[in-house]
Order: sequence, then structure tokens, then C-alpha cells
Amino acid sequence: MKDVAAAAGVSLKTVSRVVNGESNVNDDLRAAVLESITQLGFRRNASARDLRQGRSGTVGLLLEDVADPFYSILSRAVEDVAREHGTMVFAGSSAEDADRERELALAFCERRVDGLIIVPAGSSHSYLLPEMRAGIPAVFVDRPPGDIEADMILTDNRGGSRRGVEHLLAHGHRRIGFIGDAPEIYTAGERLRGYREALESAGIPFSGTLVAQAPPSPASTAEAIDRLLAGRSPATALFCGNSRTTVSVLRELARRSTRLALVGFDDVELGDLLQPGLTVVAQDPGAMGAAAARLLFQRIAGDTAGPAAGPPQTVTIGTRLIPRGSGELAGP
Amino acid sequence: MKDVAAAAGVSLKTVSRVVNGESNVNDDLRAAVLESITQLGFRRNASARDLRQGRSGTVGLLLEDVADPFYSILSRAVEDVAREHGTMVFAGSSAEDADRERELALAFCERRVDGLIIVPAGSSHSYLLPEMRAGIPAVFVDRPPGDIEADMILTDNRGGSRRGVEHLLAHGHRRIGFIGDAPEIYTAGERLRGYREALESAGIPFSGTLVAQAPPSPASTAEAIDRLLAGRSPATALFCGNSRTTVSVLRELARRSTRLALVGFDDVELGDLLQPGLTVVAQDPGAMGAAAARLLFQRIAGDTAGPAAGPPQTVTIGTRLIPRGSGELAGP
DNA sequence: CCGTGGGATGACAACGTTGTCAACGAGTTT
DNA sequence: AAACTCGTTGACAACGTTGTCATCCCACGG
Repeated sequence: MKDVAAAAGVSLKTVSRVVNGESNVNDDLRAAVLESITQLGFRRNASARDLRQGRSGTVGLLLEDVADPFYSILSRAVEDVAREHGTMVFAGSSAEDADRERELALAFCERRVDGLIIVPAGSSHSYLLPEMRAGIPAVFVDRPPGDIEADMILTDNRGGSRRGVEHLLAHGHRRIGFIGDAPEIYTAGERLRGYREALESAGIPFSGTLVAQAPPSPASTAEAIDRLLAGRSPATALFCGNSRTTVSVLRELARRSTRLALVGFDDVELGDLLQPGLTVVAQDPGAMGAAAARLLFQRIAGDTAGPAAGPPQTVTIGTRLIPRGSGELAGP
Repeated sequence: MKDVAAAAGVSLKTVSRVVNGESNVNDDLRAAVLESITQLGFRRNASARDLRQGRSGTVGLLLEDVADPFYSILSRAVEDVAREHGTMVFAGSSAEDADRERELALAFCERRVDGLIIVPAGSSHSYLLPEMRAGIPAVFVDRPPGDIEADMILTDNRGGSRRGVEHLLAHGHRRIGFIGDAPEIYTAGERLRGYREALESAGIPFSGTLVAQAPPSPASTAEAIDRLLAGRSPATALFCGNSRTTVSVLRELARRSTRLALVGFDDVELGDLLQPGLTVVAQDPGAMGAAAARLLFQRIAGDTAGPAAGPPQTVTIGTRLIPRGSGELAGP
């Protein structure tokens, strides 16, 4: 910028004004400056600007795994909203590891992001308190934060799950198995609760023998199916608590050539091309990302008013039941 | 940091040394400084550090769409390599728009990224020349850059395509249709070339009537299939040039209840669960991302030696044919 | 003709960090 | 005992930008 100023024969400050599009600059000078800028290939140094202004025009996005379709769609939605605000996005994958999450979040803070969007992996987030007090707002997505109060964007897990199970009930099933992720995971717990509510509303007693909870893997899935289909009154339908489980179950059922009524929570690409088509309770990761980003930018804008302008909000995003065949297989 | 220094009763520089883990600091002082740091919740300001050092510990990743599975896997691979180098990743989606690509790339440069990884959308990249001369290395992935010389990581499109078509030939097909993306797209062109080579090696004349090229959409796909299956000697097998096309074709074939031998370029999630399973020529987006990132960090490290230490490299990543059923349906 | 207001311009400091260099003290060598 | 080495510490400048404030000039009103 110094060079540009010299080349154009003006002061540093004038160049700065031109670069920032301030209005009070003589047209001739402005032209000269712009000329020198293109001539020299000048590009403003954002680090210096950030340092001076205390803002970085940057937000941090902390996900479980950038490569997971659910999160990558969420990620894209965040990016799109951020773009509207002239902001770039740092994305990082925590890989379900609390330490890694913390490390990444603090690295983002060190880079002075204007805000954080976090899909929590760990169960404690008090490490963020100093940062939040220092004015870095954080919005949690998909799961609530561990031990602090903060904004969250959640899926209507319980309602969606309930709806999915009711769908199976409506098709005559009475013995519906539930296969979900480890119970420590917030969403897994909520979805199980929805399953239970649906059964109880229908006057069917909840039975632990029809429930399997474990991180999805071929082995755990095979074992779960073995168990749920064994005995004198086996499950006639399955409700899967998340898409990885659903896929794993589909593979296992295909291997056994067993056809079973099935509804999955969270949509799966190509679910419509399977035979029968896969009935799902679809989440809307794009809406979640957009909602999170919008709320975050609200907080960032209101930031001058204090560490948090207004109490923490919770936004719940609805689900949608998409019948495609597998959930409509009739019960006994 | 000033505050930490005051609290610990040492100079700024000593705090700096502690923060950077330099060895020549008295243990007592170090302890005192660390104490004050946790006490005050101090976090180093990366902007200032970047400014001073002229490096940002950041790379920019420019994709077509962060939400596309191919790119999101690539993205994750880049992230993992970057993490090894203590570097964060800015990701942006160009949405196949050259202007947007340029805008994002320059925004990354303004943020003084240490390097760029680009999946080109536009056909001109000379706008990057000043930046590259200024010492920001760029690695292109999946497609070559437009009008400059630079490092690239490419899939073996031609070889993979050839292999896929040969697979269909081996199963007795002689009339094999090709449905691919618009011919301007580099990968689409290469894959068509591979298709052609395979046919010619088998002594089958190439015929334009068996080729359809258009951006994938339900309409264009339906039209293409209409055309390829019409006439007195219709195609008995299809080779699809990319996964979006493949999915679109599968939907259209399902709608018509037509079963046709099919091989797709690029894998598709759940391809194994379809009936018949989808035979594909699989790319390895993870390997591409990792290779790109590794090459980039090599360039960054060698950077002190000049704008580019060594001539541009091209790395080709191989493909893998995965037979799952659809490609093994016998020909006439 | 002088005073005043307002817009354009520039000098300078400051943001928070780190590289450079000098100062210092303790231990070692001559 | 002086000279010298080595490791620890701190003062200071510099990175590139922008906010603050002073200056300047012109136009306008009194």
C-alpha cells in the first residue's frame, strides 16, 4: 500500500480511503490510485486490517466430519449465508473427539473468528466461556452444548421419530424394533424417546428387548438384527435411528435376503432407487445450517451491545416423512 | 500479551518466548508466565502474528460445491493433511461460476493464505499469476488450469473410462451408449475419449449417434435415453460419464422399468444396495485431496527458494473398476 | 475584505506480535 | 585478574492497515 501511495503520489491514507470505497476522495486521485493498484497488483493485507479493526470477517464451523453428507450440506448452507455477510468460513472436523473439538475451537478463536458454529462432539463446553465473554458468539447445531447456556439449532428428533414409528404402526406393525446409535449421543436419546412415545400412545408397552443401541458397524448391526428377529415374537418392522445405521441395516438385510418394513431417521441418497424405496424421516441439514448462520450473524451484529444481546435461543427444525415403500410394507 | 507480561512481571518478549515454546527461558519465569496466561485467559492474536511473520498458517480450498460427496471427501482429505502441518483450511464453493471462483480465490489471497488448492470452474486463471509470483503456490485438482502452467492432480479419466467400456465389451456388448456431461468440461471430454479408444481398440467404429452430452438433468437424461434406445439397433449397454448422470439415468430407467447393462464413472453411495448392484469406475477423491495438499505443502516449504521450486508437476490418480452386477448383464 | 464552514488530504499513532540486537551476569579460559 | 563465552532477558522497531486529528484550501456569507 505504501508502494501504491508512492506510485500515485498520494498519502497512505488516501490509498486506504480508495481501497475502502470511501466517498470523500477527489475523482482524479481516485483514478490515479486505482491505476497504481492494478499496475502493482496490490492486494490489501487482511491480517493487518483484522489486527487494526479487531474483526476478521471470518467464522469457524466445527463439525463431526466435513465429508459426511449431512454435515457437508449444512456446511454449504453456512457458507452461503456467510457469503451474504462478506465472511469466509473455516471448517474443521472434530471426528467425534472432544479434545480435537476443543483444540479446533480454540484455534479458531486464536484466529479471531467473529463467531463459532459448533456441532458438539464433547460434553463440556465451558472452555468456551472466556471466549464468549470476550465477545465471540457461539451457536450450537444438532446437539446442545455440554455445560453452558448458548444458542442452539436442533432437529425435532423426538417428533420426527414419533412420526416415523406411528407410520409403521399405521401399517399394522406391533413389534417394532429400534436400532440406534450409542445412548450417550443426544440425538440418539431423543429419537429413542420419540419411538417410546409413539408406542405408548398406541397402547403398546415399551420393551427393551426390541431396542439396540450401539455405534453403527457391520458387527453391531448384525448382532442387533439377530437379537430383534429372534425369539417367539420377533420384530416385524424396524426403525433406524440414523442414516449410518439405516445403511448398515439395509446391507445386513440384503445379505440375509430378509425383507422387513423399515423406516430410517435422516434421508439417504438414492433411497428412492432401492427396492422397495426407503421410507425416511428426513431432516433438513440445509435449513439447520442456514438457521445457525443467520442466528450467529445476528449475534455478531448485536455484539457491540454486550457479550450476548438477549438470552440464548433454541430453534427447532421440523422433519418430513417421505414414504417410498419400505415403511409401507404391511404388518401381520 | 502486554497484560500477561505485566502480571508475570516480565517483558513482552519473554511472554512471546514462552508462548512460542522457545527453550531459552528460565523455568521459574516460564511457570509464572504460564500461570498468568491461564489466569487471564490469554489467547495469542493470530492476525498480529500473521502480519509480523507474513504467513498465515492457512490454505484456501476452492471447490465446485462443498456439499457434493466427491468434493466433501476431497475436502476432508485436505483438512487432514493440513492439520499435520498445523494449518487451517478455508473452503469455498464456486458453484461452477468463473467469476465467483475468481472472487473467492482473490479473497483467499487477501487473507494471505499460504497456498491454494483449486478445482477450476473457469477457463482462465491468469488472474492468479501475480499472486503466484508473489509466492502463493496453487495446486489444481480434478481439472487443469485454464491458461497458466501449474501443478495439477488429475484422475486417470481416459484410462478409467476405457477400462469401464472394455468391461462392457467383455460382456458381449457391441452397441454401447455414452451419456456424459457437457463437452466443455475437461473430465467429460477425457472420458469420452477413453470410451472412444476402447471401442476402437475392439474394432468397433465410433458412432456419434450413441453419444449424448449435456449437463445432467431429468429432461436431458430422458431425451438421451430415448435417442440411444431408438432405431433399429439400439444400445444394449450404457456408460455414464459421471455420478450425477448415472443417478439420473438410473432414475429414468427405473421409471421405464428398463433394465440395461450399465457402468458409471465415479462411485455412488449405496451403489451396492441397488438391484442389480451398480458397477462403477471408482475415483479416489480422498487420494486426490491428500495428493494435492501434500504437493501444496511441498511448494510452501520450498517457497523460500523462489516462487516455484521446480517445474509444475502433474500427478495422475488411478481408478478402480468395481463390478457389482449392472455392468455384468450379458449383451446379445 | 475578513471570517467561517466544510470537504479533501495527510501526518501520526496504534492494533499485538516477533525479529534484531544490546545488555547483563555467571562461568570458563588465559 | 582480565578477557571471553554463553545463555537469559528486555528495549525497540517493524509488519500493513485504519482511526484520529490537524491542516489546507476553496466557497460562501457577512
